[in-house]
Amino acid sequence: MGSGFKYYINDLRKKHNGQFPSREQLKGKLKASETIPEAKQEEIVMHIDMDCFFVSVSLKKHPHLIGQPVAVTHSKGNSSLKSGDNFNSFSEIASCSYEAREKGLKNGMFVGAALKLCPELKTIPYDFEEYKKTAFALYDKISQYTLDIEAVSCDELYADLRSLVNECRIDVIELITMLRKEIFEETGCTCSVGLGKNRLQARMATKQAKPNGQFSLLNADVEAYMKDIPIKDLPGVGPNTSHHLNQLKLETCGQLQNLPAQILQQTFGKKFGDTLQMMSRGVDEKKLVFEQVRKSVSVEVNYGIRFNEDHEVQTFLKQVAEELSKRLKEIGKKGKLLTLKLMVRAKDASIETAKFMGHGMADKSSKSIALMSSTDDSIMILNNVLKLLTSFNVPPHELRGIGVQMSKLDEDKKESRLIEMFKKAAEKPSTSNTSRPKIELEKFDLPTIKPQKSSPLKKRGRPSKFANANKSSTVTSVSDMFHSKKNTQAYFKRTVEKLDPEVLAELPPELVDEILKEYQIPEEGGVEEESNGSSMTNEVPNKKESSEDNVFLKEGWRSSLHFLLETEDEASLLNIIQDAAQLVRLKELDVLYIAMRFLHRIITDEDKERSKAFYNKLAAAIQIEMLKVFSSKLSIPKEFNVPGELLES
DNA sequence: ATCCTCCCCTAC
DNA sequence: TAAGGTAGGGGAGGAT
Repeated sequence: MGSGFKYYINDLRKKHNGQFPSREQLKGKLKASETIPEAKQEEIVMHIDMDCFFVSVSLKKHPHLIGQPVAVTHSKGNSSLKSGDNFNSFSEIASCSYEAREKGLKNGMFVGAALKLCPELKTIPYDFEEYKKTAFALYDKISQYTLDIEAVSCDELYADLRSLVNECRIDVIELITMLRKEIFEETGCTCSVGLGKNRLQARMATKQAKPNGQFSLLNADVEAYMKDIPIKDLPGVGPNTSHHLNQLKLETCGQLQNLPAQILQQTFGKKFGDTLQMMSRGVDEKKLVFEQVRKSVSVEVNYGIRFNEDHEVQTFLKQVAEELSKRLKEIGKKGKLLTLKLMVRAKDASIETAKFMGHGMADKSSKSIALMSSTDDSIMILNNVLKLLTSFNVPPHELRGIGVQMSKLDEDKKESRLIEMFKKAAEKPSTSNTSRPKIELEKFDLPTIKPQKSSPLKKRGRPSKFANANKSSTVTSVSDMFHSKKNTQAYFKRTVEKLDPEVLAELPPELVDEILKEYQIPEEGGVEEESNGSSMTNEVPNKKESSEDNVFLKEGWRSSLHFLLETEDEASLLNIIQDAAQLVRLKELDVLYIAMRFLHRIITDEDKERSKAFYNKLAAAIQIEMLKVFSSKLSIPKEFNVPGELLES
């Protein structure tokens, strides 16, 4: 939801016509600025933070609880709706009222612990719909006056008031007083507002203002103000940094202000060391970001992960891959770097976790793989995730958390790595099949997956260091987290079914099926006959796959191809397609590239519908083979698309 | 010298 | 029962 508002602001800015009608009303309503006779060039940063947002929103529906210690949590223990208390609850407090904070309660605390501090605490449930409505009311209100907004989350934002204040010539304190009043009227919730010359100052001012107040550091001696601020109150300083600072006997910003830079750099690194010192002086060079660019998308589940068998993990990953694919498509992005993150039960952690179904003590690790071209395709994601999973060699029952992340999103429309390779290969003068340089593709080979028979995870992996671990620890599966009851094999068929039309020639699904039948591609795409386990390597294809007769690999292949095309004989055309598919299996992608470029040229020169149809069919067959071999499709440059009907027969 | 991968830290 | 997920910044050390 938080990131949603960043893109909401992007949208508003894009659609905006440059006019803010609401600004007109301000000019008469607020007293003119006394301190700003001329336009100021410095940033005027405002930071708005709603006061204990979740609680405030819920209190609108539970007004009788106003003024009492209240917390929003999953737990129903001591609920205002249901009687009965639970001092052992491990449910976490998402947000608590200021009355509760006075008793020492904090966000993130367990309900059990909170009840010991404050037995009269009332808990209320989440209300996500209402959070959303309220947050939109907040953003829409601010947007009336300015779109120089950096959204932080659903209840927090920065805005640069420079243009607003300069245009209207209004007093900025009057302005924020009015804004707070209007926000309360629109949302029914109070907020706190801070002002400063940069985002850090604005943020520190808000801290001072809370709750339901406002504070400005615009005209303050900021360095002096910062002197007494505890370093741990600086944004970006968490538990770990605080611990290191304690060991250095450093507590307040004043102590940092004139410290030799090396001391902080030694402990925290050059960049963060410098940042700490600058912050201690109230300096923050980072400008507000009004146009956000998403850098990654991920799906992580670190709760309720309990598996016994490999196929359960695979099924789960399939659902995670589909969810990730869905999210990528929602934002219209594709990604090229796929990361699998695992949480594995720590060696000495008990099987039963303290928190029900929690991950307990766990080791985190991650591995990533660079895809050949950016994708949002769930099958491609799944195949590569399974490949990564295999390389971890973790037995299913030790898993406690699973996450899949896609990054390197749609990098400024650069051509895919594969196309780059193609072009490179095509530039090489020699095309003879003996001296041609090989493209390195070893790391992209797709594991053969046979869920029906035995687990690829077990079969392909080296002996696991967990081999002797207890196998009877499973409590339950979480597959219904994503509400799917499909069996494990489903996705193998979809490798074929899902071969999407967009890739090349807008292929209708029936045609894909037709191609499959016609060219004897097995229904379970990607599942090869595995004679003795050796097919997982990049071995040279067997006798049946002999490349001796491959038309593309012979001297004079250009004229041969031309001849075969001229005949328009079904068998000849079929032969071309089969040989092209073989090139994919042989990983002779550079040859394939040159050949396709050649075919494309002569076919567009000829301008025959039948030839175009053939070209499209050939391209489709190549993509199917690509999916099987590399679990990745070729991105074909636009200029290689051939418009036209598909071959009927 | 720069990029890449894996990881940690932090905000919310 | 009780229930964190999502994203960005940056460092260490190896790879290019």
